[in-house]
Amino acid sequence: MKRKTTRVTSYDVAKLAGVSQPTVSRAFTPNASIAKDKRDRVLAAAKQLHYLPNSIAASLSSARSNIVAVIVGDMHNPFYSESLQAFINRLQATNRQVLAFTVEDGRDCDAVLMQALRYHVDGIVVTSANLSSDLISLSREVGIPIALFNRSTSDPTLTSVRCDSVQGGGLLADAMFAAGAQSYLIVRGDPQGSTSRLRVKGFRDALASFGIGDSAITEIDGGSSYAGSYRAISNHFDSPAPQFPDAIFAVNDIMAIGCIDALRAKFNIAIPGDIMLAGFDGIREGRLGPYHLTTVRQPIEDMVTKTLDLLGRDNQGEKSATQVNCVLPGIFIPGRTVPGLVEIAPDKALEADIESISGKN
Amino acid sequence: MKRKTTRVTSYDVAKLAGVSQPTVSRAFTPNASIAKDKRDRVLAAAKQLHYLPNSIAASLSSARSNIVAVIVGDMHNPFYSESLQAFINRLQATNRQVLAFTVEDGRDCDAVLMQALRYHVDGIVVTSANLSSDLISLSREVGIPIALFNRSTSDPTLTSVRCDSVQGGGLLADAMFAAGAQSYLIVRGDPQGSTSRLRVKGFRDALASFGIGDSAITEIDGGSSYAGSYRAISNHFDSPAPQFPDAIFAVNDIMAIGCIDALRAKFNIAIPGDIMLAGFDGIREGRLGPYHLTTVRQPIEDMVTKTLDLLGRDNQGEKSATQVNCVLPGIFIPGRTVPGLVEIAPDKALEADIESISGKN
DNA sequence: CGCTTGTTTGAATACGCATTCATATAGTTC
DNA sequence: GAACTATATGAATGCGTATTCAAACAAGCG
Repeated sequence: MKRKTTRVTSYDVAKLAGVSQPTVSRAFTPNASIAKDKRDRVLAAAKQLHYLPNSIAASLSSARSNIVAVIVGDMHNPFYSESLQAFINRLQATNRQVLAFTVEDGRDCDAVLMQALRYHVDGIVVTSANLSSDLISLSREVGIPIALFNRSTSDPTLTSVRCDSVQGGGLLADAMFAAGAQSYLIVRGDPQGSTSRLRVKGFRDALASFGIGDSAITEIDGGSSYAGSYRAISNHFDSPAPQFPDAIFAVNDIMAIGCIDALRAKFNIAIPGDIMLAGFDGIREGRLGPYHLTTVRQPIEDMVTKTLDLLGRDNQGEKSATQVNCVLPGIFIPGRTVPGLVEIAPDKALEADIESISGKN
Repeated sequence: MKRKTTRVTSYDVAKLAGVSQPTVSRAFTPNASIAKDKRDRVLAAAKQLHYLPNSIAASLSSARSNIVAVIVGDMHNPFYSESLQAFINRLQATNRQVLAFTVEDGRDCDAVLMQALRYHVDGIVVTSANLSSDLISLSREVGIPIALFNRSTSDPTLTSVRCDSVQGGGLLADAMFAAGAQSYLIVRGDPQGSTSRLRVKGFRDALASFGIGDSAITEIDGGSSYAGSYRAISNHFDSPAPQFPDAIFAVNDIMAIGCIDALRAKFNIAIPGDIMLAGFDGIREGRLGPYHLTTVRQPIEDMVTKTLDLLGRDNQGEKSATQVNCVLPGIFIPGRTVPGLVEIAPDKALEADIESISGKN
């Protein structure tokens, strides 16, 4: 005997409350024109029947789904999983839902983006992934706004929000030069992405302004991952006559951590004793005891807020041509991998670090 | 001049292809009864018009949304963010979408669950969060299956998938006892959750079988987080005459890492030289160079597969009373925080560790 | 050839809500 | 009390697809 799960609809509630279906709809709509007593009556009836408004149906008839798609490229980099987390929190707080997608390393996210478009989401956030221009124009055609997060635009007509890589790179160069570094090793990231390139540019520009010439700077390819930079460092110092720098700049934290692990485990190099080192991003892992990474933190919360803001504005349809490229400054975080930094109240800092990592089962 | 973004519908495609709307629908439905030439004609027309089937509308009329909600309780514990990642990957591979939610620490997830129910998702996965029995019965009423992930059931009628905490705890006790530990310190987790309790039980039971009495075992409360266990360890060893154990068992990896950082930074205690230590979960952070944590890994992939399997089965409606409590065994991972373990090919292991952490920008 | 079985197809409809529009009621003003 | 304005309400309709259902058609068989 299969019980047909007939769902409770707004009509059922309407009947019980002695009103029409639209009235039920209005009772659940903020700022709707409805008398207080009716609303109460409807809500009571709804509660009695365990009525749950069907958001899918609402989406269909109102043409807004209250869903935002977030496409995350590299879930292995904690920065992006932290970002996803921030998006979920922020959207949830504003009564919207997150449709989460991931994209395999390197592969473009067209298929995934297509899925998102099919659900007629209110907007799409793309993080660390490559999208084809076909899909971009398709999304325009369909009227679903896209925003790039921490990704500068190959297509400048796309809305994007990111951290100022050039400025951030400069901050780190400042700190290292001030700490006395005369020779530098740069561990690059993804050669495709502009992020790595800009960070390196900012870093080198600042060094140049201090009179550090190219001959004092070496660059190696770190593959943009923990494993990649671990290997890159290993290869570098295993080579016959390796350059032995005063300072290392890894273009992101997860790579910086890979460098530290390799330097310590394979070459017994002390940090910052033998070599000073810095990363970029401000991920939680960087604040763990063994690292205490000096880095530049991307203002994730602000970036997320800004991204959703732009996405929403686009959505208002006022002028959908309003593409904005928003760049927020990075925040210098003094750690213990660059010597001589005045840590802000060491004890407090540690305490703060501990809290910031947190984690509860 | 506001251009009305009139979307391309199946009717438009039908007209262009010279068929009826249902035929268009069938063209996009696998195994549908449709002639090959018609399907081709429809698909061609669809491509020409940039037609994207509206999944929202499909959900409404077919009563299946192809969306699974995943509610994550503690995003600060990397185990759960890894789990979310695994769910996203798995569901995406089977052409389903993930509606992702987070729940504040400790708060029950009723509000969030309600949101999920409203979207008439095909199923809901709840991870590390407390749900009220009201909501459970509501979900039953609405016919949306719920599965608990890594959470044993207070309500035994709920489907759940978890790792065998008792067995896993036993494995760690085996290893530590074999390494010569005679006295133990246990850092407990969330007193509400059964996970911590069961892991401790398995650990103590095994010790008891080796003749280790209660007098040789101390338990302290680690608050279930990095910060909590860091402080717990600090307080313990700061006390006037602290018990100085041979071994420490932290009920999860993130706590174990907190313990290690505190022991090293504040008490200059070497691991495993002075004290051996183990965690539980198998998170990526545990494999970083400075830790190399000995632990028990939860088989996330299998657990995810199993969870979705059960969720789907429930969905078939055959017998929705088929609640299953699935328990998968944990896998012992020898690390360097318990001495004397035969690491499986040290070089290979390191290499594998490096790869497993990865991360690409 | 008449009949059955099986495959395609289109007309009609359901899905559950939001929205438009016209009507009805209450509230104001002179 | 007439003439308005503001507010509440319900009837009707639309959103874009999947799913009956019955009709049309082809094929197989005695």
